[in-house]
Amino acid sequence: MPTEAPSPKQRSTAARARLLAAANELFYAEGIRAVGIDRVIEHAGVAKATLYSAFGNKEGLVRAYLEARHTATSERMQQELEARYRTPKERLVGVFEVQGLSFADPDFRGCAFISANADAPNVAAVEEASKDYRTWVHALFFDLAEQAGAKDPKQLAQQLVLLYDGSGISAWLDHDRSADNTARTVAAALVDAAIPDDL
Amino acid sequence: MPTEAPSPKQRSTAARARLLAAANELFYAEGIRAVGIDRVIEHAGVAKATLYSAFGNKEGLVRAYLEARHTATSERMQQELEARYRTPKERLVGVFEVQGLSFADPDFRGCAFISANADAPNVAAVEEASKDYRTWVHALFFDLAEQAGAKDPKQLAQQLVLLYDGSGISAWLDHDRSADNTARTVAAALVDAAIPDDL
DNA sequence: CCGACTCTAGACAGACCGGTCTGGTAAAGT
DNA sequence: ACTTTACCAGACCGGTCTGTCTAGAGTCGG
Repeated sequence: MPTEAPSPKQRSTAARARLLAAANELFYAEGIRAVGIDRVIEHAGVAKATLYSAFGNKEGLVRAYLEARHTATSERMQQELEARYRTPKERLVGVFEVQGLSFADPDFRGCAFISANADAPNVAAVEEASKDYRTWVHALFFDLAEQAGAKDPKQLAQQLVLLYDGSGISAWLDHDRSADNTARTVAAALVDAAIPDDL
Repeated sequence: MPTEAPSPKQRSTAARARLLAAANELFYAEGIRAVGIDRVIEHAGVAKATLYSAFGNKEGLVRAYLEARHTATSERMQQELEARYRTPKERLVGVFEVQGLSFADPDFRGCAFISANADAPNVAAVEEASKDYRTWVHALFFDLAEQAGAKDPKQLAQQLVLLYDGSGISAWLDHDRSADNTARTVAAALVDAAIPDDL
């Protein structure tokens, strides 16, 4: 029994969205290899053929899952940064506070792209989506560092990326809820040291 | 054709060692779930029954694989630190240089424990071995920080763990060979700031 | 009212998985 | 010389995986 009326003229969008939501929940919680197609379609309340007509094969679903996660993450980061902080310098440190929001989610299970690379290596969809995601992470810090007038924005960005990844690992594997705090403290010191405050 | 004479009175040690070596290569390179038992025994040149009599089941092999990796990593770290540096303060930063040695290995594929947690979650052997490994990582930094006379050794250790993990992630996912360098630079600054140099 | 379309439900095929079991070989211990 | 032990080779079992295919139900435009 599907939820509500399936609504007409939606073509594949409705089923596609539910499949994507199911894939997101299951893949993120249990891993890509560990979750079979049958689990996904059952959780989505959708027929198998619908999945294959919408995504081609499992790899297509994995690609869509990772791309959706990428856009959701980057959009949320951008919105939260704009809403919470004003200057690039503040936002550079604020990234870690926004990151910490996801740590508080009881369903947090670490970075989806790190996990995907570990449990489905040598899969084109994973490699490509991860490459895009990593590019975004670096650009996020680099652009802010540049806007903030850092002396060496590339170096500062690399340093902050280390903290960003490390914070996610500690929050995940060590169940350390204060990992974002630790990262933020160090980040603030690095930012202060790298940016000449002329105000 | 086995290598050399199988040698007598070795009981299960010879076959066990080859199984462990094969598991190490295959599991680390391709992931635990991705590698089947058949691949392992073929690579080790060993019969299936031998594997099951030596390790009980696949999970037993995984546990042994992770434990072996843990001891190899920690022993190498200890030896290199003792050989290269003298003071706890130097060793605190030197950890990142030793870590960088593994990044240079062409077979480097990131931290085995991070990968194992991603591709075989909810598996007791993985969870327990990872817990031990993470405890070791924290203790490594904490003990050195304490010996070096850090004002807040726990805090310093947590900060350095972030850099350690982050460095491994960047070296792996970004193929950034200078990740250890970046981490070392930041670590040196943190160590200098946290340890009152009274010499 | 009717074909075109989209969906569901589920059988099915082929591959691969972990794990067990049988049979044969060769050396060690007594 | 006989038994025991350790190992190899591989058939085999039940289960699960991805992906295809068939059959039917509901909905749309014309």
